[in-house]
Amino acid sequence: MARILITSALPYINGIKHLGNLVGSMLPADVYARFRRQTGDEVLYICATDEHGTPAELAALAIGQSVQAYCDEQHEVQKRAGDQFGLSFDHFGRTSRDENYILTQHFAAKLQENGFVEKRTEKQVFSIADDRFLPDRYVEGTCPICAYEKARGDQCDNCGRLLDPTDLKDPYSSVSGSKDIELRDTTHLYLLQEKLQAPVETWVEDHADVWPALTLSIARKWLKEGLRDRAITRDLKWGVPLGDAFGPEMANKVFYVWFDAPIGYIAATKEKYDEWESWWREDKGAEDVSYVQFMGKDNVAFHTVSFPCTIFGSEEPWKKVDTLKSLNWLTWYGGKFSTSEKRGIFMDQALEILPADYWRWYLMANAPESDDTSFTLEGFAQTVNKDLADVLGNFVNRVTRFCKSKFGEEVPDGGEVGPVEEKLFAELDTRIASYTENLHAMEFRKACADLRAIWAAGNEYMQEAAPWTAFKEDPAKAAIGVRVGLNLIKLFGVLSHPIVPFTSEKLLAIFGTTDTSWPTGPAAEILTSLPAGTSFTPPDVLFKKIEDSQVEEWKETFGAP
RNA sequence: UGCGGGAUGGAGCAGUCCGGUAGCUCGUCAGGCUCAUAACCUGAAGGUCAUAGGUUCAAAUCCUAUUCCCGCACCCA
Repeated sequence: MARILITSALPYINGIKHLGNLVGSMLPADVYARFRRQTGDEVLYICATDEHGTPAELAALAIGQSVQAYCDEQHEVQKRAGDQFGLSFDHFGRTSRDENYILTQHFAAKLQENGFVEKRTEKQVFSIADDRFLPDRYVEGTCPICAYEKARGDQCDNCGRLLDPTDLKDPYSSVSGSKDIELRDTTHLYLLQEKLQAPVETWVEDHADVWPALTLSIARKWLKEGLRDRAITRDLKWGVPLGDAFGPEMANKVFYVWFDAPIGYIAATKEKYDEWESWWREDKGAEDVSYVQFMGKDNVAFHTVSFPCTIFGSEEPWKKVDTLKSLNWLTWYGGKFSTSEKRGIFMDQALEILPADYWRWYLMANAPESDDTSFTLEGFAQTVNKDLADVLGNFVNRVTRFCKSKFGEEVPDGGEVGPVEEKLFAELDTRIASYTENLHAMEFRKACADLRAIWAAGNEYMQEAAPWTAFKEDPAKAAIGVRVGLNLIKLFGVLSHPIVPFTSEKLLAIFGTTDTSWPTGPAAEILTSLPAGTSFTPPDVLFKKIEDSQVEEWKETFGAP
């Protein structure tokens, strides 16, 4: 039995996440976690809300709430949505909890002790009206190059030029609109990443064979350009305070959200488990842990380079990631899903329309693994109708209904395995092996294609076995067809569990079981696990089809182009 | 601008590392079956693999250049 530690990128606290966020990290992590639990491994799947930083402060300000209250509320909203989507976190924590404060301060102290941080003073824009320092992008003004009037201090969206806030003409705070802004000196703590390049580089290259191409190429890109020292503190109120460890002039600052967020993985574990160190400290029991991270491609650099700098700089034996699964973007009709502009479908809205498994299936079957993938409601409806309603749902329906009408509500006895069954067993042996392998490799689209082929194999078998014909001449021959069909339903229930857990539960409930142990023997044996005489309850229609009119309505509702 | 990823029948994708008859799902068309959610099963049509050169007996696959899409690099996360 292996010990598998799984984390998915921490969703930012700023509002409920959209389908792109979901499929980019949390959902594939959940599928993998469920699968590994089924194979008997000891799994710990950890996630948390990432709560610090300017956007959280401003979002709270905008609706007249304290940041704490805002985060409390948003955390609950996200937690509930995760539960409803069947995300099987062992713990869903928060980066604003004490455990994270303590650990973040611990790492910073170690980095200082080991000579990897130093103070540097720089100039930054301060808004007097807002009484806060402004990050570059929160300063707006007229672009010095193209005269666009709403250029941001980091970049002009009109001409695409990179800017400094000081380049802007007539600059103002985008928070309040005030022009009463000035440059002020501010001192920050810098993490000396240049000094940590060597160990990080060695560590990355040690994983060259096991990391996916996308992950590796992003990590190498950053290393090739050379790591730069990075400010790890900010002039904000909401965040992990520096305390008095770095001098009185630093006492009112907080750590940069990107410094404390990945530490949140560890802290979230500590929130719930006294034995947290056995998962995270190689000197305290974590040496046999295999650690898998899931994230969107935008996060890869932070996890392959920045956070490892923190870890290496601590010179302590913290567990580092072994396998890093990175995904591309899901796009909304080819454009961006956007939390700030509310474009696309969000987790709560999705569940108001349809149950979680509809979304889970489509998202995993079309996971953006090799390239950005476009989400369209038309494609969604087509896939769900075909795969879930026609191929899987209809199979369950036809087998249980036929059995009930001819043999009653229990698994019928009689009949011998013949060539039609042998052919099915051979097909399943190949497919189940491939499916298992692809789940292990986290090749989710391929795994879904395998699972779909397994469902389709059921229909092919029924077509050939044709118990409705056999029943007239030779009821025993019909009985074996139905018995195998019912056993297939149970097998589908087990195999489908990682991707569509709610459906899996329903399929197994037909036979009054909840056992999802991964099948290991040959199909010939697996398909006799339900003996003759077992009673069952035919289910209602598993998946209702999506109508064209609904697609049209949703396109309207969600502003599809 | 630099760096990464991508471009394959109407749609979505696999195949590219390790050159050798272009594969899967949907859609379309035809046939079969009738237990089932007008479902399922079988078969067919449809592609000069972004463009232009090159290497080779042979290129979707290797090399060079170009075009277009996405991401990153500064700030935010």
